[in-house]
Amino acid sequence: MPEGHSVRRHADEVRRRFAGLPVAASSPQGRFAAGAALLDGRPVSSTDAHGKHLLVGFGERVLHVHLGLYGGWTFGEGDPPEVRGQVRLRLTGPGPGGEGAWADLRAATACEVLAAHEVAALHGRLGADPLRADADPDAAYAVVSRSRTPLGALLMRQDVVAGVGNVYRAEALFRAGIDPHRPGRDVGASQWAALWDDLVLLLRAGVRSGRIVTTEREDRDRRTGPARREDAHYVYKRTGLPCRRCATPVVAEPFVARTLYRCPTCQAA
DNA sequence: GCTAAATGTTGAT
DNA sequence: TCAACCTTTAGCT
Repeated sequence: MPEGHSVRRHADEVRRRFAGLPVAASSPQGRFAAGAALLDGRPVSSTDAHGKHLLVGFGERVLHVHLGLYGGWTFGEGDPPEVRGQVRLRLTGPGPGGEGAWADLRAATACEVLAAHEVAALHGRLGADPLRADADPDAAYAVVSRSRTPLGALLMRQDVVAGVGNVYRAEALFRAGIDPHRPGRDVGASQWAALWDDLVLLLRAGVRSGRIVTTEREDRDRRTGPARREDAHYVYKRTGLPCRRCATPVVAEPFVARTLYRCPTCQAA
């Protein structure tokens, strides 16, 4: 259940456990048996994340994983646990300290081995990733500023902005005070720049904490430590609850096959 | 304990 | 526009 921040964390987890060391790859479930055989015994040479796509290099062969809605990784040290459920891919290795390391992948939408030109094609069809140094927010704005499509839909398009999902969309638009229905062409350049900067800030915070927390500290309880779970968002999954800024009930509506959350006052047209 | 929904995308209709 | 993917969790009873 990832947006871009968790995929970056997965890349970091894989690198930390397996980089430079020979890895045993298998598919206990069987569905990725042929792919796992191609990787088995090779060392991990690189890890990368672009939007919600994870890329793990095994020499010239690259493992590509997209988790979809309910795929997930489980990582651990020592001996791997007994397989339960559908494990598409299991990686095991000596671990950085020789204590053993393992990773299980379940329920992914995409789990495949790519060649270099296919990796290049993947990068080519993905848009600006707020977590990547090579991101080009101007290219994203070139699309946005020419489009009649609502900004709330454009932000979900991975070929425009890569890594943003339903939570970051709702929260970033609330923080910007923008109605998700506003056409892209009606978003000003400075407004886009501010929105982009905020996405960079929010996703980086998500990489650090492993959670999506978008509320400002002063909006949360004055206790120390992380935000309580129910304090983490301004509008996402807060249907009917009072807006944290103006107390207007948060509304939810179906939008581009997802649920869109917003405050009708703070994000007025 | 059961059901519905979920941080997503693809491919069929 | 909708089903499929196939797991976890929130919210009921």
